[in-house]
Amino acid sequence: MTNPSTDNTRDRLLIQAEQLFAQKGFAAVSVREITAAADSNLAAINYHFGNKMNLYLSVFKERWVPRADGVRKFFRKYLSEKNDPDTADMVRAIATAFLVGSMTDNERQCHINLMLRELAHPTEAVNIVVEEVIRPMHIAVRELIRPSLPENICLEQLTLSIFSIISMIVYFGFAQPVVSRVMNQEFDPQFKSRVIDHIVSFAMNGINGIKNRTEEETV
Amino acid sequence: MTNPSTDNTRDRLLIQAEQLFAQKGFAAVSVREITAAADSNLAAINYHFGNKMNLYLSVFKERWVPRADGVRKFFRKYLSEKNDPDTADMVRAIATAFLVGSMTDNERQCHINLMLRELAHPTEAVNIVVEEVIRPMHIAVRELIRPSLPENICLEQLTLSIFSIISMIVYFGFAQPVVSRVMNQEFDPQFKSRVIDHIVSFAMNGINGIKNRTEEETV
DNA sequence: GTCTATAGCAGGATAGAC
DNA sequence: GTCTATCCTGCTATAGAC
Repeated sequence: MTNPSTDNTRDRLLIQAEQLFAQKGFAAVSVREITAAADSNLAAINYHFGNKMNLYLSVFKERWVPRADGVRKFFRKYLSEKNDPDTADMVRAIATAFLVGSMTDNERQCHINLMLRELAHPTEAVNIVVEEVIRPMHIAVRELIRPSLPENICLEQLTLSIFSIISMIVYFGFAQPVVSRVMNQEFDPQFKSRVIDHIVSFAMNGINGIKNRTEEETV
Repeated sequence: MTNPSTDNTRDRLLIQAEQLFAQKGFAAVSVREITAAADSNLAAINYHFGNKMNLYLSVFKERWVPRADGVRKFFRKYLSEKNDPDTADMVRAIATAFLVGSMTDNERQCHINLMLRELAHPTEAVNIVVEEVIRPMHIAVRELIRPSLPENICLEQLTLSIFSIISMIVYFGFAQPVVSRVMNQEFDPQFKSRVIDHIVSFAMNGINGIKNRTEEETV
């Protein structure tokens, strides 16, 4: 809910707008609902952001991108604490950064929902999502993993593997209610930790499969 | 219930409603937009479905579930054409059924969007999605794969693996525009076929990883 | 079953006082 | 910067003619 220490109306609007847009989508949320949640006046959105759409874009620029940066920082810090990290360390670093570190469960839900909504029905914000976060992250992960693989590794296979790893991480972040429901298993920290172990193991075997196939093919 | 085959308007409404709800979400679509797209009268939705929400639910009952059934049929047919199918055949069958067979690209986009929207912000329809499709599919896949694994396989590991496989398939179905954009690679049939090969290979190595770990642990 | 007309209301946006 | 009052558009839903 509203943080009392956030006496800045503009910030409160951004925080509540992000939450509501993520939950319900742009069209389903009214400016009345946002301003009420932010404990501010009906006219505040138009004063601070011009209109509703610009508030939506500001949510991506000022909240979504910084949070993605937070994930990247956690990832780098996690890796920097390892001596000579191998590929498994890297996969664990990504999964942990996204599923445990740097975000509360609510923030993660929020973050993923906003992204998926934007991919399902792109607005202007999709360019921010893809160009400022998804693409740089992909390139960074690829270049981190590549040195540990054979030099003549098929780049397409590697990139598809990274997409696969990301798909697992995003899915287990997004579909927690479904996973819980189907497995009849609460998503508590212990289970989450087993899920991360699973992702790392599954992904490592997948990547090693590429490595092995490439070696076979090039012999 | 009225006989759908004699009632064109009702079917046209369902078809157009599904398309628009999938693209934009429930709130962002007006009944005016749907009735215009279905080339019918503004009052038609209320006549045939009572109200807008009931049209939305009918989309899931009469279009979404049947299409999921179509995927399952394709999957079974694909498998029945193999003699003594192994786990890789099953993974390929699922991926192919979902990413190639039984749906056009547009229908797949539609199908996934509706599901993800419902998971992101559940309405009454989420029960249809989970109980009539996701859970039965999980159980079916699990029981198909299990016989080919060691008897004392950790059931949690197997279920998580199935979620991982599904996450890849859904992701490559949903995020085609992003994958194309990041890889600078059109999603043509050749590439799609390589993606399926990748999913099968990645998943098989992942599953074999479980198998091996279980064997080690039980020795 | 289909259509027109309209009731009744909620939405975004703005003007202008403070 | 904040607030009230208000405009006007667009929405869902319905009544009633055909």
